[in-house]
Amino acid sequence: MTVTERPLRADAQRNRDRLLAAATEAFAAEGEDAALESVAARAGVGIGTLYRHFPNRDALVVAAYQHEVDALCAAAADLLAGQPADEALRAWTRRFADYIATKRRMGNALRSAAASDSPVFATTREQIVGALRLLLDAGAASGTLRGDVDPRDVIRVIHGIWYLPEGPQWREDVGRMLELVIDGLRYGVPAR
Amino acid sequence: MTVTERPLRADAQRNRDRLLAAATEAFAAEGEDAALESVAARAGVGIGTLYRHFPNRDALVVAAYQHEVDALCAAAADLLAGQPADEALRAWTRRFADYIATKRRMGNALRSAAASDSPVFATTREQIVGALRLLLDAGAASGTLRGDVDPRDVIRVIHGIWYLPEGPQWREDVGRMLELVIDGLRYGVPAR
DNA sequence: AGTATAAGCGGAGGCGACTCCGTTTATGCA
DNA sequence: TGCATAAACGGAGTCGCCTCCGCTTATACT
Repeated sequence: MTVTERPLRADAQRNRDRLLAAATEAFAAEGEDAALESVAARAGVGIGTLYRHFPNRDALVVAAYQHEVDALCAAAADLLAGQPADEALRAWTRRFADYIATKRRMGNALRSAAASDSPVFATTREQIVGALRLLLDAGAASGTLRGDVDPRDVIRVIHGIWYLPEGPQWREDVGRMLELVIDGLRYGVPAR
Repeated sequence: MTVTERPLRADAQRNRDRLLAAATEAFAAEGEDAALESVAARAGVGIGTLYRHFPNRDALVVAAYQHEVDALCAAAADLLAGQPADEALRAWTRRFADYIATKRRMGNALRSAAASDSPVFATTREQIVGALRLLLDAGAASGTLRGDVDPRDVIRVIHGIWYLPEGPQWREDVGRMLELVIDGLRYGVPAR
C-alpha cells in the first residue's frame, strides 16, 4: 500500500467541497436521479471537474454520504465545547435527525451506490457510534448522564426514526421520540 | 391475475423473434454492452420497435437468455425423435455446451439483468433439468442408459464446463469432459 | 518578483438509453 | 373484396453520462 497522497491544490479542494455540498442539495431538491450536470452547475464548476473528482455517479453519491457522516460526527465535539453534555446530546440528536432526513432523501441512489462499495455503511456506522460515545462519556464524567449504556444500543434505538412514516408530522414525531430516549439517558429517570 | 393475452400480430411476433436472435448475436459479436441500436439494426427493425417489445436493456437480456434456454430444451425432444436415446443425449450435451458458451458471452449483462429479475435462473434451471430428465427417462426405458441417476446431479456435473478456462482448447476440453460423463451414464460402464 | 510546470479546469462533443408521435399495416367484419 | 380500426412500426429527437484535450492557474523554485 503506497499512500503519501500529496494534499490537493487549494482550488481543487474548494471545488471538491462545493461539489459534495451541491450533491446533497441536488439529491434533496431534484430527487435521487438528479443529473450530474445539475450538481456541477449548483457547485459552479464544469462537468469535467465533477468527473475528475468523482469518476462516476456512485462515487459521488458515496462521497456525499460520507461527507454528511463526517459533518455529523464533527458536530459532536463542537457541541460539547459550548455546553453541558446532556444539552450537547440533545442538540446532537436533533442533528442526527437531520442526517437521517438527508440519508432518506438520497434513497435508492445511496442504496445502489453502496452496493458497489459495500463497506461504506459498516465504516460510517462505527464513526457514528464513536461520536455518540464521545457525548455519553462526557456526560458520564460530568455526572449528567448515565455511564452504563452502550452507544450501540442508543444508536439502535434512535435509528428507529428511519422508519417513521414520512409526512409533515415527521419532525414532530422524531422530536418526541428523541426526548424520550434522552430522558432515559439522564441521571434520575423521572419516577412513574 | 388477469391473463388472456391475445396473441401478437404476425409482424409483431416476427420482429420479436428477430430481436431475440439479434440480441444474442450482438452480445456475442460486440460484447455485453453492445448498443441496443445495434441490436435493432441487426434485427432490421427500428429502435422504437425494440423498446416496445423490451422496455429496457435488462428485459431484453433476460428475454434473450430465456429464448436460448427454450431452444436448448426444445432440442431435447427433437433429438430424441430421430435417434436412440444415448445418441440423442450425446448430441444434446454438445448443444448444452453451445448454450454455456452463449451464456458466458452474455457475461455481466446477464448477471446484472438477472439481479433485477431474480427468479430467472431458478426457472431456467428447472426447465433444463426437465429436458435432461426427458432424455434420461427415454434412455432408461429403451435400456441404453442407466435408470438410477438424478438429472440434477448430471447437470451439476456437466455445468462444470462453465468453469473451464477460455481459449482455443475450450471446445476440445468440453468434448472430453462430456464423453466421460456420457460413458458413466451408459449401461455397462467399461471395466477398468 | 519572475518563471516553469504540474495540477486542475471546463465545456464541447460523442454516444447510447429511452420517448413520442405521425405513418403504416394486419386483421376482423360487412 | 373493401373498409374501419386497433396494433404495430420506426426514427428523429431529448436527455444524461462520460471523455477528451486545449486552456488556466496554483505552487515551488530561483
